[in-house]
Amino acid sequence: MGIDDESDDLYEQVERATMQIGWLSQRQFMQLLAEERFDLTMPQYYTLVHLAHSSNEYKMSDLARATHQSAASLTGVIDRLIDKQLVARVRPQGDRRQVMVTTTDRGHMLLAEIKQARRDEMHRTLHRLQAEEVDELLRWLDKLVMSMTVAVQQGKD
Amino acid sequence: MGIDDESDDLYEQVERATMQIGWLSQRQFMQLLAEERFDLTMPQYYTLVHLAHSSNEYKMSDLARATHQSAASLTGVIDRLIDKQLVARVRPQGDRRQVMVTTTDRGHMLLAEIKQARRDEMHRTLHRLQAEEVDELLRWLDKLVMSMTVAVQQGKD
DNA sequence: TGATATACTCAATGGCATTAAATATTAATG
DNA sequence: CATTAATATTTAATGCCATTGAGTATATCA
Repeated sequence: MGIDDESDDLYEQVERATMQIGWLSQRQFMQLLAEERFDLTMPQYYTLVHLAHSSNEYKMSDLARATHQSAASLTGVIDRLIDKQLVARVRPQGDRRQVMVTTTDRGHMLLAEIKQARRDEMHRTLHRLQAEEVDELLRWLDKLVMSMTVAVQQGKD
Repeated sequence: MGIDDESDDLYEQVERATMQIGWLSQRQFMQLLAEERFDLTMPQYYTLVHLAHSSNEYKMSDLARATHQSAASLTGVIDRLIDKQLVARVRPQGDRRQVMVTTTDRGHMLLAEIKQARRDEMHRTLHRLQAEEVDELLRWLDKLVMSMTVAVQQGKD
């Protein structure tokens, strides 16, 4: 399956870099989210963001798929977000097996605060790069994200 | 603290991309590590890699710092790695408060297998990109990793 | 109606995070 | 030298979340 040694080495380096980005960004962001004014975990935040970015309601199963969590895990995450009054559960009149979830105003407001804090942090992180460099970096990251999204989906067979 | 709206937007996009990379790569890699032949968690793997890459022994406190874990967490991680006979604890004759850890042969062998599996996976992930593109991607990722490493360290004040 | 599929929750177990307290060893002070 | 303080690590308690399998409710199909 390997192409050649030189190329293998390249892929291995990409692998190591993505893992470090994953690890470091998780740690860095967890530090921020754990602050008293936010008090969120990564899964809670990631779930909340997905929910808020979809204009309206979200089915539990769809949300689980979108955030790459199991439905069972998601139930607990949503429970805790409801305790914090950041989201709300709704029973639709159609298929009554389903459970829909929406973001509350409080949820939207908290997300806005986090976004600002995170933006400031990212400024500090990248302050050595020129704006054009950041732009270029972003293009490559998007490429990687797209490739990874496809791969993760395929890996679920 | 924001420079201007356009630039803010750019940073926000980088932030979102890095988070997705972090999230997706964690999920993707966790799937792999959870396979029966490997049976590791992310912290266990990350710890084992750091240990193996340092030629010899590692002090608990240094290892905790290098892997961005608390010393208390690391104790548990190391316990489980020892159960699996992938690392070993050593008491040095010098300062007897310290505990040193080393990778066993089994640990090195398992890492090699994981590396190969991960490399194959990364090939599948990036198979749509040209080798030159991968090379360019890597350069940008490294830039990001370096910036993030500095930021995480500074954030610990 | 009865069997099956679905959407979700619950319960049990394990790993890891944080915090505070406990233990052991070494270093520093009078 | 005895005390006290500092250092290195572990332990204990609590909470979150992952996985698995079972349980509940509703919908669908034969």
